[in-house]
Amino acid sequence: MLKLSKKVDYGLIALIHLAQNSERCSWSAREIAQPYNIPAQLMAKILQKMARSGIIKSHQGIHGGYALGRQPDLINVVEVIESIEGPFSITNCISETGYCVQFEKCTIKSPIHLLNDAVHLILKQLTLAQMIGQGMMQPKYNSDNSSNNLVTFSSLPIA
Amino acid sequence: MLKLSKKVDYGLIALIHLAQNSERCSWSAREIAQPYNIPAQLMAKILQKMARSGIIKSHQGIHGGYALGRQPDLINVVEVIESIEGPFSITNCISETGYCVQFEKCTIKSPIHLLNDAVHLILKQLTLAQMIGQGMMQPKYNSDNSSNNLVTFSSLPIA
DNA sequence: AATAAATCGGACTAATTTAGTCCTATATTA
DNA sequence: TAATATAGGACTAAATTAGTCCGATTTATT
Repeated sequence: MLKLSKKVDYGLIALIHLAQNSERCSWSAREIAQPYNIPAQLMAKILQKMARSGIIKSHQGIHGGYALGRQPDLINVVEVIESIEGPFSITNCISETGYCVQFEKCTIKSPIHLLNDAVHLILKQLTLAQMIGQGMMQPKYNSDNSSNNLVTFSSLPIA
Repeated sequence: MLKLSKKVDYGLIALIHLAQNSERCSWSAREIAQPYNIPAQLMAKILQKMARSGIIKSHQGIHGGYALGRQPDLINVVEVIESIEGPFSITNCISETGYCVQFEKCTIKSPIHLLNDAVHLILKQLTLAQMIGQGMMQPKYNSDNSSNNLVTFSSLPIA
């Protein structure tokens, strides 16, 4: 149910590592993975994908490794997800090439699209810079008093 | 990646069906499932779960079936998800009883919590009434011009 | 009272997705 | 030329999701 995959978690951890340790301009997959108990080969795969999309840059060879490809404020979470897992969508029927048996009579297409766009926007607006800036702060969101909150579903522009 | 499960899709379709056909106060699982090509037994399971949480009410027996348990504006998407799949969370380390190898050194706990709360809020603010109201309208969200948009990640209150 | 059609709910299997490994090739530097 | 990286495809294992089966109970109708 709407879970972030471990690969994306690992990708974000790697990016934060690179951002917070930018004095060294080359970190190997193994070096990034080790302190967080992440399998090194899996981390390597994830880094390769992020490198292909330009989020990070790689160099090969004996002292090769990875560094950020852009400023932390120019890297957002949607990009990270999409570089690792392909096009973002909250449901299969939005970006899917495949066939959905419910499609013709489906009554939730429109609301699901709205949800998709709302979640997409939130992910797009969260940058690596913000994630670092937050550090270890705990969010204190009072879910029983949502009327005071600026983020509302209905504020999403609907045609 | 952050996908809504088919069960939740089916649950939402069922709720919209009940809301839009409330002149009849009892629809069986089979009757609800059939027009949307959803397996009837699976739909039955989903309806049972929503009934247990009070979103819909059931009555047994030969002319038994289901009806909404509340007004459509008092039913939101988080409730539906949670009734079908248990406590909502965008990641395993938030509500998990299990163990996460990264936990101690994890650098993304705080940002992920924020994301979790933001998505939770969006889902909570989308009601069945809104989903019906939208009908078949297409959302036209311009993702290249997000600065004009009221929904911002940074507007989420952080302690 | 018997029957038919429904919910209830646990146990199970099948299918799909996610996580992780293995192996070979290539690049780079000492 | 040897050591240590990335690149990337193929594969296996694990976990989750989707769907089925079955026996029990409830209730309206005949």
